[in-house]
Amino acid sequence: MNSFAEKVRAVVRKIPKGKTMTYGAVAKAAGRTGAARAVGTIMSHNDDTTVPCHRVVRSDGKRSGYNGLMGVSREAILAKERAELAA
DNA sequence: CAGATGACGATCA
DNA sequence: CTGATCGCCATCT
Repeated sequence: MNSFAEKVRAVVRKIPKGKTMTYGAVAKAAGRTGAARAVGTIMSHNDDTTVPCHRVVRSDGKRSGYNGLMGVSREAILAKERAELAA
């Protein structure tokens, strides 16, 4: 729990359900503003499956991973969580 | 240490 | 608005 990656994972794990964070925001929360790229690289390795990478999106809100990775589209997951909140 | 890589971000054409 | 390029940062070889 020393590497930047560990911090990033912790932050992403704290993302509230139905919400989404940009890589820049996660990097900032991790203590390294502007390190969106580094965050993406770390996420790509995805060492922790407990980290909801699908809640992490770009500034554009496109691409993020988990895109059909486990048979479910990222949008489907977010939509499901949002519906859960609305319910 | 230096070079290469990558789920990004912003700016330029 | 879309596509392409440069820049930023962390990790790996």
